[in-house]
Amino acid sequence: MALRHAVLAALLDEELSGYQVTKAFAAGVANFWHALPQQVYAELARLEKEGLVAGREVIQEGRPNKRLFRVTGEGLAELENFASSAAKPAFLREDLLVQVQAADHLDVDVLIERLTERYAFAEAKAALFEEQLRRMRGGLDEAEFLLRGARVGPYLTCRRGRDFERANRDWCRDVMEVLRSRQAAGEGA
Amino acid sequence: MALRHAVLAALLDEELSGYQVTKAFAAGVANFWHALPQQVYAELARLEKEGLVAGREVIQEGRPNKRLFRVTGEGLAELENFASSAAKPAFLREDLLVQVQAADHLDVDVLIERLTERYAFAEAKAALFEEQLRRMRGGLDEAEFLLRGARVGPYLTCRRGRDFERANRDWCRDVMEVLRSRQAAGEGA
DNA sequence: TCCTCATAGTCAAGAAAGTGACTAGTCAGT
DNA sequence: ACTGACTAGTCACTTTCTTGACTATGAGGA
Repeated sequence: MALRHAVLAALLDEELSGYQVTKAFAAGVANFWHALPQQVYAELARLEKEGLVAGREVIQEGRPNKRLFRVTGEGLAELENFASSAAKPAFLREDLLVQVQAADHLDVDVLIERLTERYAFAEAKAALFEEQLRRMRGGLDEAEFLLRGARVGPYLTCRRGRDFERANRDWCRDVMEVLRSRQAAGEGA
Repeated sequence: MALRHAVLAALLDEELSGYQVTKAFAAGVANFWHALPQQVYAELARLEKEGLVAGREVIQEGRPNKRLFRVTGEGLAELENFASSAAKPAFLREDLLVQVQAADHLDVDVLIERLTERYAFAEAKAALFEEQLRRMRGGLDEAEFLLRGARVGPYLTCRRGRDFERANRDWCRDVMEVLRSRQAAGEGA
């Protein structure tokens, strides 16, 4: 039941179309949650039916009409309720971790390929988040923004996303180094 | 289809009972994947049916009999195949991130409660991983172990788990500090 | 002119993950 | 004698997530 709250949280600061919400949750951009368009639209429909968000039709010219959603009072109450109950901590759940877990039984070169891919992905995503953070800060330096800027929530979650990808990148680097050193040591023996 | 590979990876180094595997995947201990006992037993049954693991009954006295599982040649081939195809990167998916995303619209004190809980959890889990790492290293120092120790795979994934929880802890600390500072600044105004 | 991309969605089906309850025996405390 | 924890597992059900395809329209480039 967290996607529903994630959608509510995404709509808090501005009225968005379903399409815009799907963009916010799209792979590669999601800073605090991830979901596919189908899930987002389904969740929006449920939320509207329950009165937690309200949608209004906007007729457009030159492109398809859209529906803009905003959070209702009930929606905000639901979020407050969600925040007041304990959050369940997430675990790391990466394919690559499974592959590295088996490292001692697998081909090192194959693993290094995987690690290189993940490294590049992490680097790119971290850069993307960094760019987003810069935009959110506007002119202010970080300390100033954190103290007085509007909307620190999204900023703080985005920072977590950036740091997560940086940690992934660094881990990939370290693992590759370890695997290469062992390979070299093994060949020497 | 990653749990199946996680189970295979867990069984690579030693023959384990289903129960032991469930322990390895239990909440709070999982270093590279997480799953509930029901999932693990179901997966083991499937893997055995497909010949990727082989189980043997062990009769015990004083406690229930158990079945020990080991990975077959086919199982290892399946893992190799898994490692040779691209791993899909995971996203952060934490309830607490959703709550912080909405921080600007929620009660700060309530959020700080959540962050304090998560902080403590992260700290405890990081310590647990640290302890596990110490045990895996045995007498060796880390550089030595990474170069020449047996089974670096599990060590490296455990390190990722530890660093992940440390990052969670640090993030919680930073977020709390930001929220408190803003609260103080707001009261002053 | 065709092709692709972006906007703005929807439907159906399946795989994966999570929840709750339940069996059954042993051992250590209170 | 009773309680709770540990070993060792199983059944049934639900929610959540993922995959793949499909409908439209308009703008820009090769």
